[in-house]
Amino acid sequence: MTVTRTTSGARRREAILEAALTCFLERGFAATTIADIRQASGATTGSIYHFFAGKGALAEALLGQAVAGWSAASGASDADASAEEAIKGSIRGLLRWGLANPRHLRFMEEIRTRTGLGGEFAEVRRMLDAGFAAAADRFEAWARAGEVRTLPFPLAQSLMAGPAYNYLRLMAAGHPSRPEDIDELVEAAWAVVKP
Amino acid sequence: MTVTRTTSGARRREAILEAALTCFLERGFAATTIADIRQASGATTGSIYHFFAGKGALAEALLGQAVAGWSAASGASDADASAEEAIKGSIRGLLRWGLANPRHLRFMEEIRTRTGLGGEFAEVRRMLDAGFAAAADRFEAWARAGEVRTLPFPLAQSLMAGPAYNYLRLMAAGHPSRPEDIDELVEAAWAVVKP
Amino acid sequence: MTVTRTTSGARRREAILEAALTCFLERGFAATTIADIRQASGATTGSIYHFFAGKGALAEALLGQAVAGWSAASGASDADASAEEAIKGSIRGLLRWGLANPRHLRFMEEIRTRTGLGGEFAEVRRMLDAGFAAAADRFEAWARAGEVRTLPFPLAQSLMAGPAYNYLRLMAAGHPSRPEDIDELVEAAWAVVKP
Amino acid sequence: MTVTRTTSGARRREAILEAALTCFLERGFAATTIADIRQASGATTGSIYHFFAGKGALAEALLGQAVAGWSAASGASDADASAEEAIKGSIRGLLRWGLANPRHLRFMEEIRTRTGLGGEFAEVRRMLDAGFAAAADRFEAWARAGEVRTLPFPLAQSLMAGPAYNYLRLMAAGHPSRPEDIDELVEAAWAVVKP
DNA sequence: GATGAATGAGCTTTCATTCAT
DNA sequence: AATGAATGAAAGCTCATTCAT
Repeated sequence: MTVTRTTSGARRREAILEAALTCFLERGFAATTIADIRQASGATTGSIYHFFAGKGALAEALLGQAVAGWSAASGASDADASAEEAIKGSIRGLLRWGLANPRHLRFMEEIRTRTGLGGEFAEVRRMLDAGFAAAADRFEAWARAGEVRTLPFPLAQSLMAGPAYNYLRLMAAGHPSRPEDIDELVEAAWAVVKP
Repeated sequence: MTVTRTTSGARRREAILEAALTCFLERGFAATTIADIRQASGATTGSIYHFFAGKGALAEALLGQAVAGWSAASGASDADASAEEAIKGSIRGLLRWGLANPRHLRFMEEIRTRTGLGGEFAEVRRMLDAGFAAAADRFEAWARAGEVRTLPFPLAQSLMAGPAYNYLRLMAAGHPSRPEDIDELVEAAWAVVKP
Repeated sequence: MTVTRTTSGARRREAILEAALTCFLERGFAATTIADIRQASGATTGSIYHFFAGKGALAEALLGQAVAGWSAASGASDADASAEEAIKGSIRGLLRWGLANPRHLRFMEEIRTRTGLGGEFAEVRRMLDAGFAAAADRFEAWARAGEVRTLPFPLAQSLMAGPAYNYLRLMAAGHPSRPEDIDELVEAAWAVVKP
Repeated sequence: MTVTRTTSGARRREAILEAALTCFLERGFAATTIADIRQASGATTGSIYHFFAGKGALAEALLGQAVAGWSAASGASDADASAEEAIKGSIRGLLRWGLANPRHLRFMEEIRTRTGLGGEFAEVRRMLDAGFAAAADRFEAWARAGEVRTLPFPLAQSLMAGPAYNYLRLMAAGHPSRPEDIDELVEAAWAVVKP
């Protein structure tokens, strides 16, 4: 019984993570079995468990990448940026990252919806909720300063980011994307809340 | 062995369906066990199987209700309605139905995203895809007639319905809703595609 | 696929417990597999788990029976009994119970030795330790009253009960027992500590 | 890749053996994993397998030490010694060795009880059984010669050695030992079988 | 209608062992 | 001598489903 070792440890780890993401998206997290990941990655069962503590740990590793990328892309803007700059930048960042990482995004959304506040991925849920709350605070400050329309944040967030999320879902499902679409979505996001 | 009969058959059936929906939303379809539904509904295992052929049949019953309501609400409009009337009516219908049935909506969205074209709920997927295609045809006809801006339908659909879907997700997660929000979303949906 | 139901629920439960005890004694608790118990009991895997939460729960059920019998047999005596009556009664009780339930006794001893204070069966360990401590208190009171020799309790307990435990181990291993042996062991237990 | 060599091969071997014994006593042989031994010893998996063929070989090495010490201590006496000298010597030897090597003793007892005649350590079991049989023969010869009471050997052995084994178990569990205890146990062992 | 004991395939996970480095 | 990634058989356990009562 010869051991074939065609990949280094790090590559093997990446291959497992990639395969896990593919399976999670195809079948959903709960419906994915370790055997699925084994087949998709080419690794053996033991090898998967050598690198990851279990199915949950695989999801967490993927979520770590996803949440980091998503937060950086959608949340980052200078503290002294105008409302227009900040909003446009955030939607553009979200779309760019989402189009570049459609699978991570979709996985993050699956986990987000499935995660009660006390479940397995409560940590992720808490991070995302904190991001939402921070965005709400910022928006309300802009509203008081007259930089944006006065709207309840859930409505405002829906108007601004809803199209982008919907668009990214469609792209991830295989619909064709055009570069100009991004500009359209960014402009629409600002148009809908500008005073 | 005394048989306690506190509820009629039909009520028991409804209670099971209700409990199943709650569980599916909390844990996801795949992660929900019959035991979960048993506990949540108060019915016994045998009782559940008396009314439904299995876990899949429970989901199908819920989806039947959901798809019917959603289709009726978001698709219905007179064949000779103007683009503006049709679009506003469809978004308003979607929001009304979605606010009245937030849990069915969320469940339908879960199944939609999780369902590859060859899976267990392929039928549902096919129906929803057909609805999307029909809407795309209608939109393109309007665009040719100059009633709406010329936009690729995925983008247009995102701009029109994305906010509504996002808003419904937030409401289902517990954020507070205001009646005026509906008008705001309806107007925004038309504003973004009017010529 | 016909379901054969030759035994009532309670009988099936007992059969599983019996089979588990046999396996635990033959192979040791840790080395016994559910498959072993399945084969020995004739029950299916699912049936075992229908009645018991797991391998640990099987052990606990057996230990419950064992500890109860052993405590009752070796600890019971009137509060106003003399030292001689109490000691002889306790050794006789231990031997009678142990000869009638040699397998429960051996299993209890296995778990006792394997159980650190923080492990899976810590509860059992605590109960047995409490019994030992109570016996020590009683013995010291007798010693102060001049009813028994003044000896450190570990030594006294070894002198009194050591032969009985050793004897029970040999009997459980298949050596032949004689009724008179009990009297011999009881007399010896008293002789070795009487003033 | 630097190789740290803080211990010589022999020392490393001893450390592994020590760690294995600790683990075997804490968790039992079957429940101890190589990973446990790896952590407890500080050696790597590969290192353990460099010195020992496997888990069974570790147990055999420990048993070899134990059986040798125990046999020498409890069995040795001149062929022409009197019954009193032989019995007292054997109990004293057992206690001395057992107090000096409490962990080896306990491990030997575990393996002894756990070992069916056809299992992994059948060899050990056979050696110990042979020792028991030889002692029985010797005792019966003394009985015929009137040097000891006429008792079935299982009873006699229990009366003589039971207290010592019980005492050693208590000492191994942490109870305090006194030098005089040995004399007490030795005298009691003889008193109970002397004619 | 209603019950819950029984089933067994299939799941996640563990772990003794091997071997290229 | 030493390392630790890799293996895969086998373990404990779950759960959709059936069916005698």
